[in-house]
Amino acid sequence: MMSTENQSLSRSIEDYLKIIYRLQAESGWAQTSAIAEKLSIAPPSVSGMVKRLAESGLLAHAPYKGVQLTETGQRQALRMLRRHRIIELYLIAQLGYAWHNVHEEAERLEHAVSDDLIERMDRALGHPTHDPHGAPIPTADGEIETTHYVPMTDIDVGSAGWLRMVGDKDSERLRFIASLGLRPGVQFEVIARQPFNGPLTIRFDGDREEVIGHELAHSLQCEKVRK
Amino acid sequence: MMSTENQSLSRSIEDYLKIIYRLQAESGWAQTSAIAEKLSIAPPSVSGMVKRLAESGLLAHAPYKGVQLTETGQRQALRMLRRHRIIELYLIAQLGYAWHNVHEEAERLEHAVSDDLIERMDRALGHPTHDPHGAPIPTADGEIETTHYVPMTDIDVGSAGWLRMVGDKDSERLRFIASLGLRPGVQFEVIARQPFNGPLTIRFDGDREEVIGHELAHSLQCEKVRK
DNA sequence: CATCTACTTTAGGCAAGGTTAAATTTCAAT
DNA sequence: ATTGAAATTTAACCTTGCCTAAAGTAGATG
Repeated sequence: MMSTENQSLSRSIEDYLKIIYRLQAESGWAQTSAIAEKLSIAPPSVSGMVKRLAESGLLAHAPYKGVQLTETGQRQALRMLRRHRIIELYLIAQLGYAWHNVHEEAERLEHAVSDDLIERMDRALGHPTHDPHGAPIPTADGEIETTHYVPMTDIDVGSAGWLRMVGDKDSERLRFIASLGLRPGVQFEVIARQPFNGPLTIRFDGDREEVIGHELAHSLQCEKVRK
Repeated sequence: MMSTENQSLSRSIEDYLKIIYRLQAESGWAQTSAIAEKLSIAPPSVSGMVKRLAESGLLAHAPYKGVQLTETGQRQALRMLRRHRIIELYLIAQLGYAWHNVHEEAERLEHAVSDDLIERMDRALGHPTHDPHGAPIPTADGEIETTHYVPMTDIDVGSAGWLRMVGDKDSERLRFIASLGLRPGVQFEVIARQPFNGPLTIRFDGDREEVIGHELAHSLQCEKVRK
C-alpha cells in the first residue's frame, strides 16, 4: 500500500491496468488466468506482477479469487483509455487512417505520448466524446460515460435501434462491418431473424438491407429506439 | 556478425545507434566514454551493449579505441533521425508546439511510431527536406544531405551569411534564439565583433540589429554568402 | 466427507540493461 | 624504457518481466 504514487508506470504495467479495467467492468473481478490470456503471457507471470502492483497500491488482490483496481489504479487505467481513444480518433481524422488499422498503432503510441500531446490532439479534434468505434472517451479528470448497450441480437423483429459501439481489436471484423456500410450512429430496423441463432436481416440508411450472422450481430452494441 | 537483421530494435538500442551516428559524424569514431556521457549511463554499461551490438552486426568494435556503425547500423541510425525530425516538424506544424519543446516529445515518439505513420506525417507536411532547427531529414531510403556549415563566429565582419541550423537539444537556448527573431533561413550581415572571443553584432530582417555572445554565435551553423 | 479438477501460487531460471569495484590497456611524459 | 593517469574492459550483482515445473487451494461431485 505504500505507493511511490506519481512515478510514471512502465509500458507493461500500463497494459495490465488497461486489461484489468476491462475485465473488471465485465464481471467485477479480474482473474489471473483471464489477465494472462488477454496479455498472451503465462499465468505465473501475472501472479508475479499482481504482487508488485498490489504492493504499490494500484490494485487489491484477493488470493485465488482475483484482483480489483484501487482508486489510483482505476485513474491510471482511465488515463490509458483516454489516450488510446483520442489517438485512434486522431489517426483517422487527421492522418487518413482507416477504421480497422488504428488499434495497433494506438496500442504503441499510448505509452509514449505526453499528457500535453493528448490534450493538443483533443483540442484539434474539438473535444470529442466518443472514439471512432463508438466507445466513450474518459475526460482528463477520469470521468467516463457509463451507458450500457444491448447486443443487436436483443432487438426484436420489427423494432428499431441505433448501432452505438463496435469492438476495436479485430481488424478483419471491422473491415467487414465497414464494408456493410455500418458504423456507430446508424439507425436500423430489424426486419427478420432466423431461429437457432440464425442470421438477422436489418434495414438502414433508408432502403439498404443486409443480412448479419448471429455471432457478428451479437458483438454489435446497440441502443433501442423507444417508441 | 550473425545479425538477426530485420528484428525490430529495442528502444535502448535505437538510442545507442543515434548517438553513435552523431559522434561518428563528428570525429570518425564513437568512444565508449563519449557514448556513456551522452546517454547518461556508466561506461561499463556501454561496453556491455557494444559487445551485443557488435555481435548482431550493427557496429564494428575496435577494442580500447571505439566503435563505428556498419552499413546496417547506419541505415538504422538514419531511420531514427528521419523519424525524429519528421515528428518534430509535425508537432510544430500541426499541433501548435513551440520550437523549443518538441525535442523531448519526439525523443519518446520516435521509438513508438510505425513506418507507415511517419510516411503519413511526411505526406501531410509536403515531404519537407529540413526539420524546424534546420537539420536535413534523411529520405526513407537513407539518403541524407551532407552540406557542412560554419559557425557564425567564422563569418568576417562586413560579410553576409544565412543561418542554416541550430541545435535542438537545449530548450532554453532555443527559446532565447527565437526571442532574438533568429531562425534557420534568415540572412544576416556581421556588423562588428569584439576581440577576445567577444560578442558579435549582426543585422538581419532589413534593419534589425542584435548582439550575440561568442558561445551562442559559435553554436549557430551558417552558410557564407558568396559575393 | 473425500476426491478430482481447474486454477493459482511458489520456486527457480533467463535475458536485457543497468550498477560499482577491480583489473587491464594505452599513451604521453619523463 | 618506465611510469602513471585516463580510458576501457571484466567481474559480480541488481531489477524488471517473462518462462516452466512443481506445489497448493477451492469448489463441484459422487
